[in-house]
Amino acid sequence: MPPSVLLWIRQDLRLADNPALSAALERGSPVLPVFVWAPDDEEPWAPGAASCWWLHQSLARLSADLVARGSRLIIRRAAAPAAQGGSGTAGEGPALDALRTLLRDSGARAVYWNRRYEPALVARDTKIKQALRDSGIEAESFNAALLAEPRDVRNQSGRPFQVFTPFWKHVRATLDPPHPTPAPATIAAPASWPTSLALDELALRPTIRWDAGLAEAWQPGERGAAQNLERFLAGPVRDYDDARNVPGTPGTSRLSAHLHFGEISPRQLWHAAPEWQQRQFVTEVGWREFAHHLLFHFPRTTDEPLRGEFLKFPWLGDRAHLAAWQRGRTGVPLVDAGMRELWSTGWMHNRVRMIVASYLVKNLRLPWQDGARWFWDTLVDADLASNTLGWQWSAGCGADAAPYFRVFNPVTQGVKFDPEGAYVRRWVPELARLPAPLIHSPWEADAATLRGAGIALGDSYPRPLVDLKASREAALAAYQQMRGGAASNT
DNA sequence: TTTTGAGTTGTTCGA
DNA sequence: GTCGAACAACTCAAA
Repeated sequence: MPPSVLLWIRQDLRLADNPALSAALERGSPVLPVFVWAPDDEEPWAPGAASCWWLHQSLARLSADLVARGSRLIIRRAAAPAAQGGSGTAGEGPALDALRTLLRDSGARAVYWNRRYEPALVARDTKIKQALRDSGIEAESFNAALLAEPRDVRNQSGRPFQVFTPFWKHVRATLDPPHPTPAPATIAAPASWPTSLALDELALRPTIRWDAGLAEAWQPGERGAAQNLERFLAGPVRDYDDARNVPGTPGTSRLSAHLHFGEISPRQLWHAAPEWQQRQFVTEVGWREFAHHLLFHFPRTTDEPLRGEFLKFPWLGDRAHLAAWQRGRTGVPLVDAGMRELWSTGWMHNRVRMIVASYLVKNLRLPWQDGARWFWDTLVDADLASNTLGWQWSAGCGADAAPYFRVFNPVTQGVKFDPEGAYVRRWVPELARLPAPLIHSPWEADAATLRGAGIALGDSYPRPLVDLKASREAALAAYQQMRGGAASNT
């Protein structure tokens, strides 16, 4: 039997349209699928608690899908990084060490994987590929996650795009994504299997069982992804342009986490629906591409504003305000509803994400990095590229950013997109008996109305942390101050 | 080469 | 009540 090829599975948890798997099968060698848990390699952006929950579920599904095809999923854990200044032989890095051990144990002579684009992993994987090749191992990487490779997309002056519309126009014009391949019926197994950890040994699930809401809301894995796409194409996609803006209704695709973990690919989406149906939806896929493009070309933007003048922005630092925002206790119903939906389900409707982000960075004037970090820990679809783009956009310091004067008014937005208050009633039940439209601004209700709805402001539901009008004006003034400071420097 | 127009997601104010 | 203007600064691509 010829030597096996290691299929290094990372964030490509699917069997259909998987280029590394297809290439391994075409070789005609046995395939040895392996997942190496190496969160330290992703610091300071190692997967958060909600992501780990999803990963556990998805790995379990993938493992079962592999077994059904005569294969298996081998699970390994990379050793923690060596203590600083420690003695002994310096490893080449925990992930590479784990791969080398497997190569030795299995006699495999090749490693195939699908690429990731986070800065820390690009650096790591480049080193691993070189090191493997230097020792005579065939090492090949493939594109499974994006329609276009970030390194290939440049404007006419050879620089990366910083505006979405020209970026997407360029990508679309040069795009001809191959049709996705179906999942293979069988996967050739090696003569013997190396040892594997049990999935539970990775300890990805929470020790305190806060994950009931997640389990109720989601079905991680390739099949769950396909079912969500099917549901979306059967209805919501038809009215996507308008319905996607209404929180609390299933008008969006809910595919973000499936995409993040590679349970479904943008190529599959591209080819899934007739052109006339999918125009706006595919533009959203384009934003995902743009986010990866920006992260690849501007790797520091996970922590620093793309537009340097924002380093001078006068943020405030009220930790009590941050905590109230995180827990959905700001006193602004739509904001609190969104933050509670996030805490409960690991997901938040996209329009509400914009609203809670605007509230944090403009009304509370807390640094966008604080919001990005909270989303990172709590979202099941936490994606470094999309999260970074979204927060920088909201703060006005990123590419194609919202103009500084664009401050969402959560009351106006609520009246517009949640006119009956259904979304707020669902996630902030203590307000459920307030009539619309007062449900979006309970502080404007008179005493009798509040009493009738069983609400004691400041007790059963908080008074607003800040005055919306005054904090908006203070934010605009802060931007003026930042601009003024910039001008005086030149 | 230089100029010009356009660019995801909003709010407020005054006519 | 409706409507248009104002609210920056900068990138990119087409003319």
